[in-house]
Order: sequence, then C-alpha cells, then structure tokens
Amino acid sequence: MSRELASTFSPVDIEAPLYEKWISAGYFTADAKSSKEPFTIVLPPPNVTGVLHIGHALDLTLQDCLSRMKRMKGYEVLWLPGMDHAGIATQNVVEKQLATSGLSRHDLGRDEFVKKAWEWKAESGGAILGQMRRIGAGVDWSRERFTMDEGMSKAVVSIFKKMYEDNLIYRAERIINWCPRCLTALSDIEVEHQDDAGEFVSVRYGDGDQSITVATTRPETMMGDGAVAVHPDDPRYKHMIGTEVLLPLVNRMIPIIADELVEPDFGTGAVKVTAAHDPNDFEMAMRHNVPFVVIMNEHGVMDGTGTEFDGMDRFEARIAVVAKLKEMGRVVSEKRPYIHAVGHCSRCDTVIEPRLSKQWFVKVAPMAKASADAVRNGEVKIEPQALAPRYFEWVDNMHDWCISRQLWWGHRIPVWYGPNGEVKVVGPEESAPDGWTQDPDVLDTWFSSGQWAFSTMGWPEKTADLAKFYPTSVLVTGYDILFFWVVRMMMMSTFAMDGVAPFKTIMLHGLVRDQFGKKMSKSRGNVIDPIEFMDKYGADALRFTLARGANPGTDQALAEDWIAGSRNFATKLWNATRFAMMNGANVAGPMPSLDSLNAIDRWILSRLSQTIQETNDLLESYEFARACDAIYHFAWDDLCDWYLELSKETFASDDKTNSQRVLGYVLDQLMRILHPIMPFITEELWTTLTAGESVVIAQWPKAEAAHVDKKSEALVAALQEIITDVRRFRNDQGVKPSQKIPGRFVTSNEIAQYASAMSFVLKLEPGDFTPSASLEIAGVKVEMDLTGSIDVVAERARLEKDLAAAQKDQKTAEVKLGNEGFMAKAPADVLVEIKERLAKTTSEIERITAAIAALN
RNA sequence: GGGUGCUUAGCUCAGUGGUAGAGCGUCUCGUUUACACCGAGAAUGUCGGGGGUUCGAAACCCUCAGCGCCCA
Repeated sequence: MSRELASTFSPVDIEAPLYEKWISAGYFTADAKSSKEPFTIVLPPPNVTGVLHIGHALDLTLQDCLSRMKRMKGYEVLWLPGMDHAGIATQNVVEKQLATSGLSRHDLGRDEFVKKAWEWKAESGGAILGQMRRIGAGVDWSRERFTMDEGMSKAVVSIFKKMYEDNLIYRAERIINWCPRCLTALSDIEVEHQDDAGEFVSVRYGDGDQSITVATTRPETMMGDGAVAVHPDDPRYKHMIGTEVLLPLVNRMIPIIADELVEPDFGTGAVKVTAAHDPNDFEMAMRHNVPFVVIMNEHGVMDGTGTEFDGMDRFEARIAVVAKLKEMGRVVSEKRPYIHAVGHCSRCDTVIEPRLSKQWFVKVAPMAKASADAVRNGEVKIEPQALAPRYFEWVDNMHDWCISRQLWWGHRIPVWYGPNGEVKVVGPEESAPDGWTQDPDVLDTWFSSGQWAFSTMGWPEKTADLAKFYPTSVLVTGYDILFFWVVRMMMMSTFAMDGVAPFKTIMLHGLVRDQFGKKMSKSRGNVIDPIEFMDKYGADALRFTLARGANPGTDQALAEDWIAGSRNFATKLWNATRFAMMNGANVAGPMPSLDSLNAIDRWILSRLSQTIQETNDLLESYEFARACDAIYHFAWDDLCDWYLELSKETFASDDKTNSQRVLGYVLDQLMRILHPIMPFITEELWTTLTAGESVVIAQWPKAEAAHVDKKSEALVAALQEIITDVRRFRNDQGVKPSQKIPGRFVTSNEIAQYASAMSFVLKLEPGDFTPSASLEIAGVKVEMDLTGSIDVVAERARLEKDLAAAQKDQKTAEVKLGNEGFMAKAPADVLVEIKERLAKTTSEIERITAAIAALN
C-alpha cells in the first residue's frame, strides 16, 4: 500500500522537491475569503542587500513552526514575506559598484542613480528570498512585498501627509547625528555607542584671575565654543558667573554661564559649550542664548574658524589643537587613553558627528504613548513578559524621530517648496504647482517598514486582506530590534489603523551565539553560515537545533556538534519508521479498542497522548525549546528505545495486528506534532507511512484523554526497571550484550505476561537450568545461569553501592518524618509521598541486604 | 551614571518551595537482522560567596563578588 523508504536518509535529496511540491499545491497561499479563523504573521522584512544569517534562520524557524501548527489546527494562515529597501546599505552597495568604474553617484545624477539601484535590486538584491525556500519557510509568495513597490510607496506618501496634517511631522533645525561618510542624518537608533579610547584634556581659558579650566574629550571643537558652563551652586566658580573669559586660539571673549546640567564632580566642574556640535550643549545654549558657531563642514573637516586648522580633518585637528595649546602653556592636564562611549554609524562604523542641521522629524510623544498604552492595557502582549520593562523604558523616553535622510535611494519626501517659501505636502493623487521644487531628501527606511503590518495588505484601500488578516496574530523577532522596528510599527499602526495595534502578541527571541556563548562576528571568525550547515546536515537538523535552543527571550549558543546531533535525531526517526514499516506498521482501518491491546501498546498510547498535550501547550506558549525536548524524548527514549524493543517479540509472533496498527498510529501522530519544527523529514515519512497527500494539511493531533493509562505506565516502568537492572548485572559480570544466557522470570503477578518480551530484549533463554545467579527487582525474581561462578566481588561492590544509596534516601525520609514541624505543616500529598519513599527504601534495603547475604 | 539580566555536571543550558536534569563531551563493553549518524552500562554538581525567611531553598528576601546587555 505504501512506498518503501530508502535504506539511508539523505536530507538534501528530499528537501528541495518537497518545497516545490508545497508551493505548487498552494498550501501557503492565504485566502481572504475563507471562513476559517485567520492567523497572521508578517515576516520582519530582511534587508534587500542581506543574505541569510543564522539569526534569520532562527526567526524563520520559529515563525514557520507557529504558522504550520496553526494551519494544521484549521486556521486560515497568512505568513506575509518581503524585504525593505535599506536606504543607506543599498546606496552604499550601488555606489561601491559605481566606484569600480571610477564614478560617483553625482556623475550619474539622481534619476540615473536610482535607475541603477533598481537594476542592482533586480540582478543581485533579495538573495535571501531563495535562501528562505531552502530552510522551508512556508510563506505566501503571492503576497510578497517590498517597501519601495508601488503600493507601499503610495501608502508612505499618504501617511506622511496624514501625519503632517495632524502636526505629527515638523521640520526644524536641531542637532542631529551626522555620518560624515554616508553624508546623511541618522536617527538615534542608527547610532551605536562603543567604548573607545580617546583623551581627556583640561585647558585653561582666560588668564590670571579671570581664568577657568575646562575639561573636554573634543578639544578641536573649542573654536566653536560660545560659553563656559558651571553648576550654579559650585563655590569654586560662583563668583565668575556672568563674567567673560578669553577663548584661546580664536581670541574671542565668551561668557561663563550657570546651568544645572553641569556635574560639579565631573572633570574640573567647568565645561565648554559648543552649541552647534554637541546635543547637550545645544540644549544649554537654547536656555542661555549662546550663539551657534559652526566650525566643520559635512565631511567632518574644520571649516570657517579662520585659523590654521581650517581644512584639517576633525581627528587631525584634535592633535594639532592640543599641540598648539601645549605650546601656549594652556594644557593643564591630559588623560590618555580616556575610555568613553562614542557614537558610530551603524552602517559604516564612522564616528558620528553631532551636527546642527535642518531636518524633518516625527513628533513621537502621542504615538509613543498610544504604543505604550496598548501594551499596558493588555491589547498587546509581550512574550516573554519579562522583556516588557525594556519596551516601556524605550517608548516612555523616546526622543523625536529624525526621518529625513540625505540619500537618493528611498521614498522622496513628498514636500514641495514654492518660490516664496511656501510649503506643501503633495499626496498620492495630487501634483505640485508649476515651478515648485521637491525636498531633495528621502525618508528613513524605518518610516516605510514601520507600516509593514498594514500597507503590505493594501492600505489605505479598504482591502479584503486588511479586513481578514489585520491585526496580525503574532510578531516574531529578536529582542535586539524591539526598539528599532517593533516600536516604529506600533506607532505607525496605531496611528493609521484607528488605534488598533499591529499585532496581538510580540514574541521575542534571543540572539544566536557561538558554542561558548560569544557574539558571532566576522572579526572573531566564529560566524556560522546556515546555508553551509543545511548543505551538510539538512534544513530540518538546523531548524530543530535552533528551535531546541530557543528558550523564551534568551540568547542561545550554537555549535556544529549540536546540529549534527539533530541530524542524528532525523536519521533515528527515519530508521525507526523504516523498521516499523518493515514490520507492518499501518494506518488502515479503525484503531483496535483499548482493552484489546497489550500493556505495552497502551503505554505508548498513553505517553503519546501526554506528549501531544505537552507539545501543544508548549508551542502555544512559545516554549519551543521545551516542546522540542518533549518530542525528542518521546521519539527516541519511549518509542525507539523501549516500545520498539519491547515489541520486537510481538512483531515476530502471529499476534501482531493490534501492535502494527498502534505503531502506525503513533508514528502518524508523532510526524504531525513534529512537522512544524522538522517539516521535510516528517513530510517524507508521513506520506510514505500513510499514503496521504501531505502532512502540511493534515489535522493537528488532539491529546486523547482516554489514552492516558497510569496502570500501564506503572507496569512498563517495572519492566524498564527489571530490564535495566539485568543489563547492569550482565554488564558488571562481563557478559557480552549479544551473548544468550539461560534465564527466567519467577513471578506470579501480571509482569509474567511480558516475560517473553523481556527475554527477547535481554537475550535470556528460558528452559531447564540450575541458576547460578538471581536478582530480585520490582517483585520479580530473575534467575540466570552464567555457566560457572559469577564475579562475586563485582556484584558485591554493586550491591553495596546500591545499599548505601538506599540507606541515604531512607535516612532523609526518616528525618523528615521525625520533624515535628514537617508533620504539622507539610501538605498532605507531600506527606504521603515521603511515607511512600520511606516504605520503598526500606524494602529496597531488605532486598539488597538479602542479596548480599546470598552471595556469601 | 541609569536600567536590566545572568552565575546549576568539562561545555552550552533547562529547572520559580518537597530526594538535582537535558544535549554534547568523558570512561567501559558491544558490528544482537531499524539505526555505529547506533546500542548497553558508568562516572561527574556542598546549584558563585555570606546572611535571612520557611518544617523544608537551586528556587523567595538581603548582601557581597564576578560576567553580560541596553540606554546615557
């Protein structure tokens, strides 16, 4: 009735064809007209320049796992894929390409350059999409989106206009983060702070009585100073407040002002105020009317100081300025290296230059509040909840968001300026008056990817997709971009979608690290390439490893050995299924009634039922690691190590029909619950076993409460105890595993029914013999003939060790029961448990003592 | 400086009040007809230190030490 499985399992051979099968069957294409309850995930859009890294692999695995499970549960699943246009990154890539022919983007002009960028995207962009297929991601490719495609671009303009009209977007001159290499403004989150070794120089301003020493890490900016600030209550400087000192190098008189922001204990307690080149100084300058003196151009080169330093790079100038000040005898002290946090461009690592500049901003306060409220009032849940404080810390203290970028690749700001300084936002269906010019800048990429949850579904049109699939069910992403993208999405969505948050749950996972828990980086050389490991071990193995490491909200370590271990698990499943089918496992016809089954069959059904329940509950609560563990131990320990071994004797007999059906059922169900995590091998095995169309569309198993059978569990536990102890005895006695020895079980209880199953596993041959050894375990006497004398020394050592352990356990139980406080206060069930433990250890001690006596 | 985690077997990590767990690694035995990508058996932890709460603490509280991350 069914196909035969190849004798060896080769993941690379089965994976690609199966993915093609799923796609052509349309399993992943969502239907907005379906009457099924929706389950929606939008894929955090990878960067168009990016390739699949191990973090994506984890993120995709978890999303795929959830969406496959929900599909099996009967939901109408939409998992929407796509990419963002990555303004700076893409522009950098294309500029680099141009540079190879000696061209800059300015040589081409804006329109030509943007055309080039689109060409680049068509040819080389989106490599990651192909890699997503490789890992088995069941996304709806028919709905693939790109942040710069036509629909999303329209949405960007619409929302810009809407926000502008609501006074949520404004243009202002502020200190912004400027990258002198990318030549653009950046938002706060595109700046990475690193501890760098700099210098801390104290410089004397003024002379004689009218002098004050300021300490700074940026001496080169002193030509732009507009004041010196001290704390208003600082007794050292109180008398100087309101007076002026001489600013060296440029010989300008600047005031000494008092501001609470100054920390008296930091440095000399006096700081220079460089209003146009430092965000804190800017704030102070606004309060005290300190002039803004710009001393650098957009490249970070000194400019307009009227000194010898003009034309020097800022870092060059720093050295030259200090040298000059030293010459003048103005350097009071120097500390070098001075470790302090310095902002770097997250795209090119250049040191950020705070720069006074006119830019567009989003006023975040109202939207940030709505975003915070949605989580506070429970509309949106953060999983794990322990990470919610991080979210609040960010949304509650957010600065306005600088959204203009001095780039060409991106959504051009839809603002036009008239000849007399008029400003007009031009919506998607409108056009600008003749003679007006459009703002040259583009919008931050996050401005459009922040709309990912709704404009991918056709907003602002009232589409069927939006009606069916918005808000999305769960957002799965790393906690590292909680502040970046998630908060942006929360703000944009609550604004555009009448206050309805974009997702019901935000599920955060951690980062993937190397086997020692260290961050992966090119410089460390510890980067794991998911493609390489999928080639070697299969996508399922990589997925299982990642899911098994995914404890809520925490980072996970990853090593090749562990992926190999998951591959071994896949091989084990393959071989177990192959073996089962060789022995006639099947899913034909109804299941036999429970009372017609033997205890071993009933036991595996009981374990299966519990495993299904456990797996379901764990996956529903995003406990991927524990779900994997539950399945792994059921499959390997319960099914392979015990059920199959204990059933071998049955399968060799004539009375095997029931067990064949039970085994078929167990494998069928096992493949279903494992499918979301290991889709390929489960599909291959399930379709082979059941001859069904696809496990992708099979029903998710329900835990059968009627299958839970404590009696059979107790019985099998006894069988396991007996078998393990006999094995141990054989091992201690130096009997080889394959060696058959005479042996029999002497018992009057129901374990007797399973004597032949145990004999089969233990290689014991019943018959007429004079036992040379006997063990008593779980109320069963096992008699064996080792043909000759047994190793009394080894056996006594073993027994004495067991005796000591039993005595220790007995003692702790006795102590508890002799404790008045325990007897008075411990709950009844614990009391019963300890009493049972005492009884058990006591009889165990009797048994071992008798066995030792018998040895003599 | 502010916030927030973490410290459990050689390694990486589970374990939120009732006799310490997993995977990998280690040691011994083994080609028994599913599987050597395997099987069987074994060893290994005063749960970072100290104090407290409790009949009972790896878990709860305080404190010290070390490590990490985010933000300034």
